[in-house]
Amino acid sequence: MSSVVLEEPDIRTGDCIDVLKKVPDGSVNLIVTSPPYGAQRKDTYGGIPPDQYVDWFLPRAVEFKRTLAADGSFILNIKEHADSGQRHLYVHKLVIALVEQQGWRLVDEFIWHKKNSSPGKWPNRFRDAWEHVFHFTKNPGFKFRQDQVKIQAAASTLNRAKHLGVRDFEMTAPETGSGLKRCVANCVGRELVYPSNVLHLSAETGNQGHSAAYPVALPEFFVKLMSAPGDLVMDPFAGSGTTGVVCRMHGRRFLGIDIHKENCDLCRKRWEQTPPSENDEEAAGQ
Amino acid sequence: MSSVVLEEPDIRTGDCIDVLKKVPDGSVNLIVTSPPYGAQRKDTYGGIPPDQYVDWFLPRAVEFKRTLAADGSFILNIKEHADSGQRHLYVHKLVIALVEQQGWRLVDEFIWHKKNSSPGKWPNRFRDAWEHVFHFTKNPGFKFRQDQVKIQAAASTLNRAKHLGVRDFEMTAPETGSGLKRCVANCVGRELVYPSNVLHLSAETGNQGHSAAYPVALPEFFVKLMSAPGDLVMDPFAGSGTTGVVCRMHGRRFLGIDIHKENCDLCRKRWEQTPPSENDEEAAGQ
DNA sequence: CTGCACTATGAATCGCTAA
DNA sequence: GTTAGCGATTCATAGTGCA
Repeated sequence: MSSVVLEEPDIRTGDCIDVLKKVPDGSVNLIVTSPPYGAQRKDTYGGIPPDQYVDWFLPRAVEFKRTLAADGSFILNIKEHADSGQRHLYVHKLVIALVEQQGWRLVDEFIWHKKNSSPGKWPNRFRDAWEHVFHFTKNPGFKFRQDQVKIQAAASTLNRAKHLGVRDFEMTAPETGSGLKRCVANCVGRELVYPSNVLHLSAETGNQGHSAAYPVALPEFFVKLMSAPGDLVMDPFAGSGTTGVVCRMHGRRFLGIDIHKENCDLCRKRWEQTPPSENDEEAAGQ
Repeated sequence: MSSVVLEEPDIRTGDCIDVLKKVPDGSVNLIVTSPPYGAQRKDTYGGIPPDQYVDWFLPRAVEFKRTLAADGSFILNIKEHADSGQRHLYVHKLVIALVEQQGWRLVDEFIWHKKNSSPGKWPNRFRDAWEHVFHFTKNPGFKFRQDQVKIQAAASTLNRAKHLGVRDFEMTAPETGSGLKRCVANCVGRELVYPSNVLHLSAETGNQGHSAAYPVALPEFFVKLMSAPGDLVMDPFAGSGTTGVVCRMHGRRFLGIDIHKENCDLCRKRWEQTPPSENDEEAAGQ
């Protein structure tokens, strides 16, 4: 029950390339972000044209790397869009540039499987139901607390838990909107297994006017996995502040940056509306 | 019930870059293949080093493009491996080169979610449970018969949804027949639904001694979707001949190429052991 | 037909040791 | 230092058979 004393969230308005200039080297423990995608969202972000995307992103990533702690991670959620029947290549090019030009280590690529992706039928493609989530680090060693993100096993595996009644499992069912189970204390000892690098999460609905749907469970997974209570988590494209919500839920400090004042206001509002973490859940996870 | 008269499979031993020289322009309707991955399989393929992978692949892709019909598709299943804590980049580089140097159109990227991925627990990553499946074409127009791959909600699926709790909606359930899986929740109340670009398949068991597990359901999906009965399907890295098996099952002609005579023998054997298509299933699919 | 028990197996990765 | 080779280790799931 060692409560972490939470400061107010640090929400700053501006382009992260400028704002981060004032952030000290190595002071950020984890970066989790979903940057503006290609040119689709012109109204919201100004629309970075696909052929300028890498050049736009790279100087910002320099600041990300500088401000990130030696054992920190950079989680990048992104998806190339289709245009004239083809997928753009800027995501592939960005990954290569981050590794080869900036020295990031590409540890792994997670797949976010969006279970309830928007319906629709096109003559030349199916519904797009996934997005990239790249895991970059600065060094071979980084925080990776696997026991914090165990999930419930599939039914076939649960045969081993036959002693337990079905109702027990229903009681530990995931919260609405979260495909990843909250590993609270009463789940421990049941059938919890390690996840793989494919994350099955529903895209969130009702995202408070922000244009990019970003379910709480996505940053939650990485915040729990790659940071500890009291750590500083940064989202340079904070949007509606979902990463910040997760930070408040789990006792992390939050630095959110967004170029639009309206988004920054929304970040603060959602932080206020989120109940802070009451106990040190990390101990229970062990 | 219009049976397609099937020729014997055309299995040729050699490097596809040489063998394809004798194949006429535009004579192949669909290419489905899983090339040798990075340097892992030295015994089987000679092990292409990651830093030479793109240069090794590109001249072969030239032949793929030349022999492919104008409305054909090229399906490429591949996965970069991890090495010293990092994922290699040759897959990203290959995709860019295929598009920008050779003029392929990258229509979409499917994700093959391997439900039974290889075991292991490491300090810095989770189990790898997915592979890329890239869809390339030569032109904007291509065969895309979506109704052939609609997914049925199995009766057992609906029953289970009734009997079990919320947790069951997190899982996927088997489709009757092809082995494609679907999220239960999306199936409730519907008989046939279109799939998304995330394919949930288990890796195959008992793959007859070949090193690469390539489940029948994977090429089957693309053969049904992107070719018609009587079409010629080509696999330039045929391996154990799983693509050929699918061709016999669905009344397609097959051109299989492999550098190892043992694999070619295996391809023929598996073709022989596969019951040919008896009826024109295409009509039923509508 | 359901439910349960048991078993087989999957394109792997890390880290150490030797050259 | 640097690389290459090899061994030890890892676990969720599907599938099958039987009560």
